[in-house]
Amino acid sequence: MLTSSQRQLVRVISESGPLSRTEMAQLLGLSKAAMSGISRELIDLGVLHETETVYGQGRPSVRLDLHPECAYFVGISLLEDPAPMILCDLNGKIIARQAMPLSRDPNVIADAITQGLPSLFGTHPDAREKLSGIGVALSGFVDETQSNCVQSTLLNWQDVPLARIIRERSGIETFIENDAKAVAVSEKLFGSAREIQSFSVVSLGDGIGCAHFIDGKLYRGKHGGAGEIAHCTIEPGGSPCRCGKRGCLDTVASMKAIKEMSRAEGIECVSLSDIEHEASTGNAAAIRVLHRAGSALGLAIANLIQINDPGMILITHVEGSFDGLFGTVVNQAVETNVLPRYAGQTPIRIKRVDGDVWARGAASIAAHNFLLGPNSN
Amino acid sequence: MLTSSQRQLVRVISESGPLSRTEMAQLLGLSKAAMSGISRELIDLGVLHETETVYGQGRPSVRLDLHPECAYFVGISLLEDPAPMILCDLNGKIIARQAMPLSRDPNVIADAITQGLPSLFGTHPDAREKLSGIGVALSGFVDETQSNCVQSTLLNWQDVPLARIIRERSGIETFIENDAKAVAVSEKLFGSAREIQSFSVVSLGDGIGCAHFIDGKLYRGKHGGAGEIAHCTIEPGGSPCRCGKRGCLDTVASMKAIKEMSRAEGIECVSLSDIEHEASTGNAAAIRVLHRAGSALGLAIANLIQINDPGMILITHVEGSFDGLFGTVVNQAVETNVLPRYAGQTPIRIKRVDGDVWARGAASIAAHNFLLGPNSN
DNA sequence: TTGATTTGTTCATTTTCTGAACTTAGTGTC
DNA sequence: GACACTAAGTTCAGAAAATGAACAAATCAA
Repeated sequence: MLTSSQRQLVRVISESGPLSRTEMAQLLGLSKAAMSGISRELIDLGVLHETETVYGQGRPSVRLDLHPECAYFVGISLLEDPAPMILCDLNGKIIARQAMPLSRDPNVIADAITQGLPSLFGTHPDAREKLSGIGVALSGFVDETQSNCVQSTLLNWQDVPLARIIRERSGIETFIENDAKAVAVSEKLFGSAREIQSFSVVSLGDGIGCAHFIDGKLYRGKHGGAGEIAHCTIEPGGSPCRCGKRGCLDTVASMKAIKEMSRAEGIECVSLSDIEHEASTGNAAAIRVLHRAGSALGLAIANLIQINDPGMILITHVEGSFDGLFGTVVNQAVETNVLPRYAGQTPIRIKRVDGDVWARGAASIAAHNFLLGPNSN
Repeated sequence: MLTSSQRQLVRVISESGPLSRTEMAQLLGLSKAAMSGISRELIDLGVLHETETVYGQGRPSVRLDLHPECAYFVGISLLEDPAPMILCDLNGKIIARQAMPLSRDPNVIADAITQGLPSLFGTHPDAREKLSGIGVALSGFVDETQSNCVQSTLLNWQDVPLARIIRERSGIETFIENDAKAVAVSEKLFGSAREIQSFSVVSLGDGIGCAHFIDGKLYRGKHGGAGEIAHCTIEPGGSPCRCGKRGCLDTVASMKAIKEMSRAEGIECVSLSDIEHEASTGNAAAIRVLHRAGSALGLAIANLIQINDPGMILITHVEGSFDGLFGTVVNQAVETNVLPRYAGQTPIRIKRVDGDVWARGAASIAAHNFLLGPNSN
């Protein structure tokens, strides 16, 4: 375990990239003397290492960076079947990948993970020794200890202490997290939100997920429900949603909803690209569907911006591209529904992610706990 | 200035009320020995004092509480003309009250404040010596140093360093804050949100204001715009708003909008009560107006709950009551637009406030800086 | 080569917190 | 009413963490 000051140092490097000891001292408000000691400890622990030397006037400064191979993490996504299981380093680089059968029985999951570990480490014996934690991403509500799944509709769970079970079986520190929140953490740790203190991630897939970082910390909300944007009412009195109410964003803008609406309109489609293609050839129904979905998502994001004024919105999507009609409509809808003074002030980044998002997100939860400690201290 | 540990201690007492040294030690994770020292320092400084003795098994514990008369604060609201100016203690109790002419010239404001101070202290010479800060609440955007007004439409300001100007004229530590954010701070410090870490305040008046506390800290947003719920689009394509877009919450649910809509419907009204009265006698137009306004506000609050999952929503209102149709519709709209799983999970408190809200909010900004330091460390 | 400049280290000192023993002020029991 | 028992709060020596100032190191500029 790292001390509180070691953690602070690790945090600034994780946010800002390689820094010299003097720069870190200024950023943390500590003396150069303190910095000297703390960084030596971390170098001895193998967490930091010296990288490039920067020449200027006076003695050149030596930048310190996290040592990517100082710790390894396993990430598992319970959102797909078979469940992906990856091994990655402190940079989020995936070293090995395999899959395990998905189950709804936490004991079976714990066993599958434990049994899967040896082959995952197959060609990386050193990673085995430096394994510092397992992270699991799932669809549902997770408590603030990142140990218990309070409720998951998909897995049909209610108060399942999954992390504890896996920890007991495998003997390895384990944390679980909600899928969208895990993606937000991985973007903060490994991705494009490193230096941003407050941002929201909107993840577009079969469903719509969302999570917020606020002042450098993942914000869970009182009941772990911060970011449940999918069930914001966007079309009052609209189509019924599986949640029980009507007009939720999820019923109009999720990939599942877009495809269903398209099929209802008689459009043959398997993916978003199909519908985009139809729209580009002038199919009025396809255009209508994409307009409806895009406006809804754009309005929801605009509301999010108005309410939270984040430093960035990161939209991650698995399917298709954002260059088509859908993306254009989303952007337009955001602009027209945001206070004109703010229009264009909030960067909206689009990121196409691969099938590893959830597993990488899961691994980032373990990495986050290793680097910054539990409860994001 | 207090040390960091003294601040931590002051914070838990401010949040939890009187505590014994042992309780504080547990809450802060410090040793009893450390607690003993820190609390003695604060008692010597006059910030804390011993209150009641609690008998149980063993030696009775002595609860420590903030000493209300250890510091005094001046709060000024620039939202009304004449501008109220109050003097209050650490409990938010108003000791003296007066008014000063409102101006758009920051220098004139600073002079008016400086000249107004002596008479404000008239009968309270001791408060004069213990004056620890001035707070100013205004409508507009304030930067995170609580010194500069980045922009205010009402005052027609752009980058006005009001706090610095007042500080120079008066020689007293001064901070400024956005009106809604000031109210949120006063509720956290003096009001009904003391022990709640994450909550949002929705202040209903001529306009609609909103501010969030997240994990115990005021959240300003990247551009200071967190909480600009008034310009969330609630009725897409609805009436034009003075902000330039259409269908903003402000165009339907602010007191100003409600009254305007009512008058357009031919209802004679000066206050919300008049319209409520009309509605209660069966006036269909009045019912329609209140329904429209209430549904809009309820939907906006439901979106806020979905997005942020706060531990409480506090609705403050100056006019009328929430017992009538308007309040009922708001509550209904919140319930029907929130994920059914969450319905009723987020307490919604209604608080009728008097004309001192803004000035008291302003004073709380000064008190917050005295107790917890700048940047809410 | 010399001086200027800035990074990073060393070390004695100060500050802050801890652990353990101790004092204090009650309750409960016989 | 004496005595044990309990828990709060204090004291104090010592550990831990950070500081300030002096210094060593590494480069550039002249």
